[in-house]
Amino acid sequence: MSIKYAILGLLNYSDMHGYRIKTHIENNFGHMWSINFGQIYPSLKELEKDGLIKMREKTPSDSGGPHKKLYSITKKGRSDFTRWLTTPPDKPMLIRDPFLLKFAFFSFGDIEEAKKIIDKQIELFDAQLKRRKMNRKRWERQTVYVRLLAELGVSQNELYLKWLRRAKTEIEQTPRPSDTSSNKQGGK
Amino acid sequence: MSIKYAILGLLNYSDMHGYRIKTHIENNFGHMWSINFGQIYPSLKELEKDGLIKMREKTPSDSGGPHKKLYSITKKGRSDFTRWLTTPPDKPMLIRDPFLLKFAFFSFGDIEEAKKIIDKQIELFDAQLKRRKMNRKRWERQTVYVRLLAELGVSQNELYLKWLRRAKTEIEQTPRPSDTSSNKQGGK
DNA sequence: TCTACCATGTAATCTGTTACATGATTGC
DNA sequence: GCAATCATGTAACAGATTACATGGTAGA
Repeated sequence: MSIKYAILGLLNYSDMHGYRIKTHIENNFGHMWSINFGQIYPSLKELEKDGLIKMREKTPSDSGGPHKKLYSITKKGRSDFTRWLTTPPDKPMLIRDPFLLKFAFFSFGDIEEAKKIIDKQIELFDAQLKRRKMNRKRWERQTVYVRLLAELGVSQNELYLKWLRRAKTEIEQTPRPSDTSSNKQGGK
Repeated sequence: MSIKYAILGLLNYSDMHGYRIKTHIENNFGHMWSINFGQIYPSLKELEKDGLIKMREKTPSDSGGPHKKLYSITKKGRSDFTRWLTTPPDKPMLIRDPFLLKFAFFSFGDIEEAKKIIDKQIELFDAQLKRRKMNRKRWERQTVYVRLLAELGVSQNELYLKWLRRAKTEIEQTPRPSDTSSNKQGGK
């Protein structure tokens, strides 16, 4: 399970507690990885059970802050992480895009409706690109790897936007199958 | 659930049975979608139960071919599909790439090991690019949408490869943190 | 006081994958 | 006869999402 190694990798940087792990992943890998509390806390428990991490410190609720559990990576965890790091990835890249699936079937629908949906997608990715460009600056002084990752994110985003815009103009220029079918949408 | 609409969309083209649906998706959307029998057959049952498709014909094993169940979309299925088609996508794009996750942590590992893994990724995507370029030709005479989708696949693949090659040269030029730590890998 | 955010956790549900079981047909 | 492919299906498992429950702190 990849999430365990993502956690292990973060704990390799510094000790953290569950909540921080989530915000950290969201801030730094949000464009390629997401995670829920429903995964984090059980994962932390398992990692601890396997001896890969251990709870270093527990802030009890009566001593100031909220009750946190600070975890740190163990020697065993570090060696397991290194083993994982030097092993080629087990699973191929997975892309799941509900928009592109819909797009594939747009020939069955109305061109104007299709264009509206494409416009929404453009809006969405315009906003995302802005965020990614800001993040890229933040990461410039990080390791080469993190910086390169951020640059990939920006490039992919730009490519996608360019494609969306081209798609829109191309389907406008496509001769539609001359609305012969009196498509009564007998809804409801 | 998107898979149900993918099936509904294919049945909107023509009647099919479960096995064909899988091979069809593999051939046409393999680069952006995958599906298992473990999903198809239960999905078909549910779609039938909901009245969105119906079994048109069943070839019994004693009348020639193997026992097939030919499904076709119903009026209700068609209107539900149209409703889905004109609704903006509910979920955002999901990318899950074990390679990129590993990449993010390469600073903890050995550069030579990292380069080996990158090379493997390049090999993988070189092969994929060839396949995609062949498919693109096959799809030139399909609808604009399918053609555009194929072109996006090729462009994304090319961008990714370019990035991988650049990443390799950039990490080579990066001054490594002067191998002071006598990194004994106490394996076993 | 109330809201926003920090923090941990569980349960239910949904999705997806893998493995298994069965059996027919086609071509060698 | 045997292997490959066509064809349908189920069970077990893995992974991810959502909703819920609890309670603390900080600031308006």
